[in-house]
Amino acid sequence: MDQIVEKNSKTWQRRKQARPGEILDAALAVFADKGFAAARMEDIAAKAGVTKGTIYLYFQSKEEVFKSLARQHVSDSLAMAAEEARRFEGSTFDFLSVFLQRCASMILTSEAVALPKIIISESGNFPELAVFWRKEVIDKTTAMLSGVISKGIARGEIRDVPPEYVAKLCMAPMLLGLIWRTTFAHTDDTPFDYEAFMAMHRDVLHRGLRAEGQAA
Amino acid sequence: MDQIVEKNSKTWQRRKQARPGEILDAALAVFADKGFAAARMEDIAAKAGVTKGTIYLYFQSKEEVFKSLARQHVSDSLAMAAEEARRFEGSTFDFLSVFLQRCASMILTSEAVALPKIIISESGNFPELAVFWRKEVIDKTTAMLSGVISKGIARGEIRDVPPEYVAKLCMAPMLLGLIWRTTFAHTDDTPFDYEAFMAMHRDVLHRGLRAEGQAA
Amino acid sequence: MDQIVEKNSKTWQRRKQARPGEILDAALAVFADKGFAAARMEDIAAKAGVTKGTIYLYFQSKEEVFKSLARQHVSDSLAMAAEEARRFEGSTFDFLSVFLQRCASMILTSEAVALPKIIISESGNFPELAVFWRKEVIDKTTAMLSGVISKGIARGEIRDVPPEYVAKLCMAPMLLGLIWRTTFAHTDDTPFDYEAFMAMHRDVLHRGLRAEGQAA
Amino acid sequence: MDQIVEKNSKTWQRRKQARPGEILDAALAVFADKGFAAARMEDIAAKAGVTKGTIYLYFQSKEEVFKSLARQHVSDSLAMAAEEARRFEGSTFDFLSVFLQRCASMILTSEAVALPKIIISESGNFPELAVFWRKEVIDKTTAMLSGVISKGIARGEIRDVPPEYVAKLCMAPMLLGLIWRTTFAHTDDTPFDYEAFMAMHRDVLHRGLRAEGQAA
DNA sequence: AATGAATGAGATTTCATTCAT
DNA sequence: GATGAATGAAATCTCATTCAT
Repeated sequence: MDQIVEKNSKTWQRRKQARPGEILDAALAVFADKGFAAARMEDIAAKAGVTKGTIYLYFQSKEEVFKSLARQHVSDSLAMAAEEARRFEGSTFDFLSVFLQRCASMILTSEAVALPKIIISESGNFPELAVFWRKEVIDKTTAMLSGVISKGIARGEIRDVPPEYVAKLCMAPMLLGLIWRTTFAHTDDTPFDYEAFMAMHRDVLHRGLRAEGQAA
Repeated sequence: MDQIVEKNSKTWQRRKQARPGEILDAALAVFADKGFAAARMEDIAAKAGVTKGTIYLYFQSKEEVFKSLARQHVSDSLAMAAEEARRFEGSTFDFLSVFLQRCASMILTSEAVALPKIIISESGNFPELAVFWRKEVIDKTTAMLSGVISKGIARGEIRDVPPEYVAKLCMAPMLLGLIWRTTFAHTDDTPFDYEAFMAMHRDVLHRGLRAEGQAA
Repeated sequence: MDQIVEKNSKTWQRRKQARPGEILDAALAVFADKGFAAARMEDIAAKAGVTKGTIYLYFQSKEEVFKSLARQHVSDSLAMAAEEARRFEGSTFDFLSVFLQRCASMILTSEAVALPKIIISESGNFPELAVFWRKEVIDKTTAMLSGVISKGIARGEIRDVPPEYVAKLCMAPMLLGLIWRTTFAHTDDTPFDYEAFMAMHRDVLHRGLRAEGQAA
Repeated sequence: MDQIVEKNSKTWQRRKQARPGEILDAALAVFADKGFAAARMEDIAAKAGVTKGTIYLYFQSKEEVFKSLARQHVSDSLAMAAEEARRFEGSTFDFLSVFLQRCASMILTSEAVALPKIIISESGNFPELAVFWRKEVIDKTTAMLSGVISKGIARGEIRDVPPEYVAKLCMAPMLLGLIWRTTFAHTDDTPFDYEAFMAMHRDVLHRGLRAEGQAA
């Protein structure tokens, strides 16, 4: 076309770029609440402050919304994991302690806990997504932790244990916290002191893994 | 479970009384595969070898099928937990070891792992079910384990720790195993050696909890 | 399953077998009236005396209904063409006369005229169907007529003409009649005397094709 | 056609006045391809190099686009028919020959063949359009041809036949050509020699209609 | 004059549930 | 007791149309 009108006024531009994010935020909340199948596009739209049709301007289908959501948070998770790994200085237990505390705080505060929960819930209907998540999140996190543990063994800080399984042991209480918060927390009157729980976890891990002759 | 009116022929009778169970078995399989919302009554019926209409002779609705399923397996779980508790003899760690091994073997072999997985998946749509499960399964199991741990502390086998949280720490790797088997296992080429994992768990737990001066 | 109940009572059986036909009849009428895209499943259902859902018990989609319709009438058409060919006795012009009269009467009376009209209308959206129709109906009919004409030439009844094109010339007024009846007839007050039109067609064809020296 | 308000720049002005035409051209192409109902405004806009909104500056609705299209081409057709009629000199068969050749070439080369095809396709949804087309195009063309034929009969060139039906016989192969090109041509490997077909048509018509004692 | 984001009515399709047989 | 054809509410998705910019 001949002449380019000063198109996309600022307000629109901002809106257009913000929309997909707004929709994904809304979708996260609704999927977290209902699961994939029971989530209605109308609900997501309403929560995002738009109408059904608008979602289809940005995403091809409900399934695509879900996958975008997963992909977005995976990249976040990966960034986090990578950053943690880079931070490694001081003793192995110090690192583990800091790492676990970070994980815990994310699990306890971020809206994004809903995502792994959804992946777990919907693995039957989206097997590719479960694969994707395992490879991109679980395997990489496990590899990172294994590396840290191996280094700790080499340094004589940690006794001789299989790093793979220990990595998973480190993560297990995180998973429990995640499931608890997303599944049972709001049905429970007696509050769960996640901090104390995680502290206990670190304590048991420390005593359970340290090499003989290492001080507490 | 629903009472079936008496009939004359033996074979018939056996069949009729078996029906609800067959349907529940089928439902477990389908729910495990698809989750609640995505499971179709037609699939359940087909797997049970009946037609859709028949299901409604025994259950009022899809939701009711689900609840019956949960109730049935809960009673099993409770029975198991209670029995375990009664068996308590020997050292605390011996008990924990045996208990965890039992749990593990159930998680690894029983079809019923699907149940907690579904509870997790569908908690958003069936909050009452999550409440029911927490009260009837989780709280009771936790209470039982807490009791065992408290006794261990009193006996001087276990150092002074908060029994509640330690109970949850004991269960966390079970949860991880459960999630793994129901969510990621079939997407993974490299097999997960659950036995080794659980052994490692018991080992770390032992060293991490034993009172000072106790032998390994 | 153990015992086969005297299932499918007569009434149901008859219904079940009649349904697809009833639905296709209704679909023919609605598609003829609105074309494919504008035809609503609800309309088809209503005309067939069932509800939307029922159609999906017998056909996977709207498109599938359409294709079934086409397939059904193609086999009818083929049967007719084949039968006509078998009937060939007497002079070539006698055969043509009878054949064209049959075609004409079908075009003028049968509900099935709607089908070629729909194929024409929807060729853009269903190219495979246009191909199918051309190969199965048009090509075969043309081949049959070409054969007849060739034989007529060999016998010295028809002058030397390209049989392919003459076959199409024979059919052209049929097409015009078909289009007229399905498209313009109900908008017209002055009635179109199809019989006279077709008679004129046969007359012109006879004089236009007969070999020199042949009597009228 | 809609009047456009004056503007200053020459280029702009040319553009603005060209717009409706460009849109109609695009619409013709899209309607030809998909039919009316399945044609999307977005497609028309894209083909015209504008956006959906722009179309609504010139036309009130999709239906209005369609009607404008029909009106535009009808006036062309009528003009052509009228001009042909005026040209009448020489023998009746010469006129028919020239007229049919003109028709044929339009059917074979012009984009506008799509128009009657669409009228046929959408007659169910737009009965007024079918009426309009019949009155403005078909009836007038038929009347013109009838006149020519009557004159031919009066002159002793054509034997005594009903002019109305013969006029339609003249047009029938045109219709067949039109349908062929718009519906089956692109599905066919073996090309259709329209020229030879039309020549055959003229030949048969000549022999079939000429008065006794007239030379070929 | 033109844009294009947003709308929302309406279409197709699915499936839990009913009920005549 | 069992069937399975039929239902119809509710979901997803499409697209003609509007309107702020």
